[in-house]
Amino acid sequence: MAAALSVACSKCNLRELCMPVGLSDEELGKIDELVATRRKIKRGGALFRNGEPFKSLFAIRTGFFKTCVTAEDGRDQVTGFQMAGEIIGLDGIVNDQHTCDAIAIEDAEVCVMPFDRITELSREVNALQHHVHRIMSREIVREHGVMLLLGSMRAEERLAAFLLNLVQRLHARGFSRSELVLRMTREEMGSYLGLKLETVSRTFSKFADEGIIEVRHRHLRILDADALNRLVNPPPGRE
Amino acid sequence: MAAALSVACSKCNLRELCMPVGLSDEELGKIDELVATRRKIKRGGALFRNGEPFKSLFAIRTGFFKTCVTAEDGRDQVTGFQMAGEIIGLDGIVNDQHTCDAIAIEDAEVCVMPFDRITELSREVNALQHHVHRIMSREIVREHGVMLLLGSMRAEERLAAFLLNLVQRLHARGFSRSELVLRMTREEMGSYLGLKLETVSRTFSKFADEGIIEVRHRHLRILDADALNRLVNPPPGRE
DNA sequence: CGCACTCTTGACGCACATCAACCCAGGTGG
DNA sequence: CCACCTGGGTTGATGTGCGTCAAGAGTGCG
Repeated sequence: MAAALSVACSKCNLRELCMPVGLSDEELGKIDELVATRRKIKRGGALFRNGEPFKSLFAIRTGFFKTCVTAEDGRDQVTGFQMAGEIIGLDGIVNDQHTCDAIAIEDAEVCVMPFDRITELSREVNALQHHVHRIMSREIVREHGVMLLLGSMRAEERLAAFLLNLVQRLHARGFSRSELVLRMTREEMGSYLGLKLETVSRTFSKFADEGIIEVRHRHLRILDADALNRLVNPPPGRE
Repeated sequence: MAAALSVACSKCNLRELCMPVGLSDEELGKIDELVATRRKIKRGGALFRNGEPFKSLFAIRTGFFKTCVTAEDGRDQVTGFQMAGEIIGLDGIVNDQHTCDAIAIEDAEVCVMPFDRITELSREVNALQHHVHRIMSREIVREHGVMLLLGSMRAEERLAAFLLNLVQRLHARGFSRSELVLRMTREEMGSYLGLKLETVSRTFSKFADEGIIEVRHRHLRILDADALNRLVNPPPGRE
C-alpha cells in the first residue's frame, strides 16, 4: 500500500520540520504511508485554488509558495509565504474546499497527504494527532502576529518584522542568518504587509541608506539585525 | 466521572453551535463528559492570559469575550470577539501556553473542556475529531478574512464588514438581523479593525448621516444592509 | 451628586498611496 | 551577438485618508 517514493518520510531530511518527533519504529512505519504521492509545481503554477475540493494537506519538499485570498471584487491579499517543511492547505478543512490560492513562486515539489489518511492514522498514533493540532494552532498564532503587524505597525516596523521572520525560518533550514534571496516580488511583499510596492521599495532603500541592510535586487544582506529588532520592539523609554 | 452540571451538553441549546451533529446516543453520552466544569467571569476579568499554561479549551455559554495579543512594547491588538457557542483557547495548543489574553467584555460563563479529554475522546468519536479539525480550520479562515480587511480595505469598508459579520453571527443565535447592541467600546472595535477610536466614531456618524444605520451609543440599527454590502464588495463597474 | 469613562466633533499634520518617469536585467528572436 | 521587449524595481512630486491633539458632551456607577 505504501507508494514507491524516492524518499520515505522516515528518511527525509525535513522530517523534524513537518513530522512529529520521538516515534517508535512501528509508528514511523505507519507514518511512511501518509504521503500518497508527490507533485511538482512550476513557478507561477497553482497547487490549489479557491473553491477547489479539499482532499489533502501538502508538505513542501522544495520550493516556495504564497497563499492569497481574493475578495469578490478582485482585490487580493497574500496571507503567507511558505517554504520547505511547512504544511499548506489547512484552510480547506472546514468546508471541504479550499478558500485561498496556493501559488508556487519558484519551482516546487510537495508531498501529498490525503486528509482521511491523516485523520485515520492520528487515531492510532497519538503523536501524530497532537502534531496535527499543533500545526493548526501554530498557524492561528502566526496569523495573530500578522494581525498585530497589519493593525498597529508602521511600514518600517512591518518590513523589519517580515525580514527577521524570513531569515529566522531560513536559518532553521540551515541557511545563513544574515543573507537571503527574496523569492517574492516587491508587490507580493507589499500585499502581505498591507503596503504598496513603492513603499516597500522606498523602505528597503531607507534601510540601506542607514546601513541596516544591503539590497541588490532580490539579494539581501542584513548588516545590523539589532537595528531591525529595535524597530519591531521599540526600545524601552518611549511608549 | 461526569461532573454534576446544571445542563449536559446533550441537552444544551447551544449544542449545534459548539458540538458536532449527528451523534449516536452512545456518543452523546461520552460527549457529556467533555465538560469538566463551568466558570463564571465578571466583566473585565480574564479567562486566561498570555503566558499562562494551556490546559483546556472553553466553550462560551453566555457573555462576550475579546482576545488580544500584546507586543513586547505594550501595543496591543484585538484579534477577535467571541460570543455564545464559540470556542476559545486554540492558540494555546502549540506551546502548551496561551499566547493571548481572553477578556470578558460582559459577564460571562464558559464550559471548561480539558484538552486531554478532548484528544482522548476524539480518538473514539470520529465526529468529534473532525469537529475539532473544523473549528481550528474555521479560525484560520476567519483570520484570513481579517488579514484581507486589515491589509486592503479602507475605514468604511472595514466597519461595514465588521457590522455585517456581527449581525450575521447574532442572527444565527436568534437575534435580530438588523438591530444589535455593541458589547465593545469604540476603541476595542478600532483595535480590531486597525483604526483609531475617533475614526470609528466618525465613520459611524457618516453612516448615520447617509441613512445606512442608526446609532445611539451602543445601540445600533441597520437601516440599509445592502449599502453596507456594497461597501464591502464594491459593485461591478469600477475596479 | 459627582467623578470617571466613553463618545463625538473639529483643526491640523503626517505616513503612505498615487501617479508618473525612468532604469535595469533577462529572455527572445532575427 | 545584438536589438528588442517585458516585467520588476527605483525614485520623485503630489494628494489624501486617517492619525493626532484637543475640547466638550453624554452616561452610568458609586
